[in-house]
Amino acid sequence: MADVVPISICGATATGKTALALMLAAEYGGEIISCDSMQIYRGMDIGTAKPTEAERARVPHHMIDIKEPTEPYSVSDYKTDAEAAEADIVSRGKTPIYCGGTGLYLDAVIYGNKYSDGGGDSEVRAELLRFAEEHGADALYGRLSEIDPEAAASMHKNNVRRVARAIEIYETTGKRKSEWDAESRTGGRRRMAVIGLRFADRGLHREAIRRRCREMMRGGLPEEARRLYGAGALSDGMPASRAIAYKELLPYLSGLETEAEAEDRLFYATCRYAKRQATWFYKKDYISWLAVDGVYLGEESPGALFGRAKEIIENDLSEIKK
RNA sequence: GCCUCUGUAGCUCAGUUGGUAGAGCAGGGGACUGAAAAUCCCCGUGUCGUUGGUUCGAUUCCGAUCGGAGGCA
Repeated sequence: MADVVPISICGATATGKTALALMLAAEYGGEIISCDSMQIYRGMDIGTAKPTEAERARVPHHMIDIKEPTEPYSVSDYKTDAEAAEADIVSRGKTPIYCGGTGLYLDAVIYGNKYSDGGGDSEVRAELLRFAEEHGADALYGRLSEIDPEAAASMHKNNVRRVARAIEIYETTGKRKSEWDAESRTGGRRRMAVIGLRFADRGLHREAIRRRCREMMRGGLPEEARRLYGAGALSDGMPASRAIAYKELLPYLSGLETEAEAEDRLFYATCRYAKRQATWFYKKDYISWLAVDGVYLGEESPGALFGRAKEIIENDLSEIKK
């Protein structure tokens, strides 16, 4: 395992990560590890833009379809499972290629071991959330301020979820979140060649998203949503109910909106998501960026982009070896 | 033809007992270490349809006019 350095393709939605990852897999004899919090779930295919059957037959994929849409899953699960998949790939002499847009998951793989031993107790967390509902976000925040002022200062008091988690960490491990954080960062990051795909022109990116939404709507997304809805997978609180694609279609499925309105809703939600992804990724110093505008416009061939990606990877690899 | 309602931010609308206006959505920016496609924070000047009048002052009152919706004929 010592000499294998994993590759990673990340970036916002609809930038062409899947296509590039497939080409790289062919070039380097790699297998793909999906880095996507929603492709984990079975039955959510069109809405999460999963690689097709054909693509998956061509290159082995991991971390796709491993859970039912009703099962909870989290970063720490991901880190554990992805690392197992990675070890398996390496043991067979192949190169692991991470591919996906869930930045937190990628971070978990790249950085230390915080996630696997940082404590986690959903009961405790639920209790804290109940407390917040009863006494207000300020009261919960007040509790954190006493336990861990440093962590409290780093988050907004209205972000109940994060405030609760910080308290949970202390209650379950006896150590403060701020301490955990400091430790997890001192370990440094692991060796990996990371490429980020992005549109230089925001307007073009929106166009690409628009096109994808239309394709999804025509490609059977409404039926898929109806199926999941019928199976109870989209009820409140279900992990899968958070995905962008299905909840946006609910008004349409119940006859309150037109198909065009549903598509718009999907489009806007996806654009906002893409923005959040961009904000997250853009400040990561481990990413080498590649603009995909040319490929989208047909001015650059996918092969040419692939060439640029390869160059970056070779460069990264040789630098990592030093 | 007459009557009523309506015209305010890109969209849907609120509001000002007369002192030039604010929500939601859309949009922009940001945060993010066990729900992350989640969660959270910050950002609102727009000829208040046009045009006259009353007034110290009108988007707000009155008249006319143009556009939209409905009702009676």
